[in-house]
Amino acid sequence: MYTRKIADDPDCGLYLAMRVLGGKWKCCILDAIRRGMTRPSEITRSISEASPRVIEMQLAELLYFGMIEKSQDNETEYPKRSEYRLTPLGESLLPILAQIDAWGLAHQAEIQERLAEI
Amino acid sequence: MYTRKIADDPDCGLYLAMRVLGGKWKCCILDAIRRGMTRPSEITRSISEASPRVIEMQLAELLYFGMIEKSQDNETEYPKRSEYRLTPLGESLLPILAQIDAWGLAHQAEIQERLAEI
DNA sequence: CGGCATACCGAATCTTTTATCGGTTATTGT
DNA sequence: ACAATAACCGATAAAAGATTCGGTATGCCG
Repeated sequence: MYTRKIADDPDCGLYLAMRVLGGKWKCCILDAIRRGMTRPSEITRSISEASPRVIEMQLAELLYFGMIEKSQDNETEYPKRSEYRLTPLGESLLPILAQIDAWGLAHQAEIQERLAEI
Repeated sequence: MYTRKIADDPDCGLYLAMRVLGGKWKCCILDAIRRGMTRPSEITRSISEASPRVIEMQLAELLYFGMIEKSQDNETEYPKRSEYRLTPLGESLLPILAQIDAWGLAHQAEIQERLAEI
């Protein structure tokens, strides 16, 4: 987990939400879990563009913020078979994620056109 | 405008939307414009925690992605009195932004508690 | 036994983003 | 005339974030 050196605390819901969701793959991870991928290896494979280490780190952050929960934390049992699931807090975000996703897809062409020129 | 060295193009609406919206203050800027602040100086003052330079840069990016439009681009006229307004594309995001904002505020206490411990 | 898989963590390195500072241009106020 | 304001831009410093690589622990399969 990264730690920031610069403080910031605006009472802006957008800002707060972005602090929780703002990571290269956090939304995609939540979406993968929603689609039924509970195990880390599954999630990692489903987002093959991302480096596995980032998935690990972002899973840890989502866990820290209470968006997901981890079962099978039994350290002595092998093979480790962790499973991540959405908490009520995480679930409460699903309708919004669905809308963001729909918006992104609806404007995919325009966005990618712009991204291509950067 | 920064240019990335690492390519990425997943057909994931969430990812695309985050590329457009993912910036420390982009959502807040859109919200400020929605609330009626059209001039750069107003926007900057309304988000006093942010550095003015970042607001400028993120305004430029929102403009680039067609989320906002700029009037008074007359370079020879002084004092410059630019005004930024939401485009239809930007407006189409407002309902979603409102929901994200509401979510962030609804969970403000939990989120800030976590942020404080980082 | 050797190699593979799972689930992690730590650290070095590199990229991306944000912050800081100074400069430009021209009008308005004192 | 001088300071202030507005709306920028460019360069550089600093911070945040992502990637890469290697290591841990253990069980399974041939």
